[in-house]
Amino acid sequence: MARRGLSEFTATVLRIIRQIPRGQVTTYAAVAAAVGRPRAVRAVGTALGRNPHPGTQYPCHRVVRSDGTLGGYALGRRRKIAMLKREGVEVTQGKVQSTMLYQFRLQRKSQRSKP
DNA sequence: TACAGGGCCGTAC
DNA sequence: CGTACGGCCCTGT
Repeated sequence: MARRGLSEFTATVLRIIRQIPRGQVTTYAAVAAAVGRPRAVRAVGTALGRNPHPGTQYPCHRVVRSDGTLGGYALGRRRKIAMLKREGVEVTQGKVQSTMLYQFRLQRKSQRSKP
């Protein structure tokens, strides 16, 4: 356990999302990959849901779905949208722009090109 | 130990 | 462009 009774997986997830810069977002899949469990995307959602301090220390609101839709949030989706916009992340039609996606440095060289 | 549920993903149609 | 499925993983009863 790296942090207060949380499993290592959860602790790692929280540690990972902490490095997402303000004004940018990433995906559940990207976080899962960064943790080393590329197939554990659902578990990532569960881990974020166990976030002890949403919005401050752990910016779980900066994690969205692969298709750009926001996904869920412990404090409500509406709240998530507000926080993202306040950080400068453009949210239109309930989606974020693909150009705002943050890529973890520990990931492979493969880049996601815009469609 | 077993099971249900969840902030999901990628593929099919 | 939208809905439907199956799969994969962790947590809390």
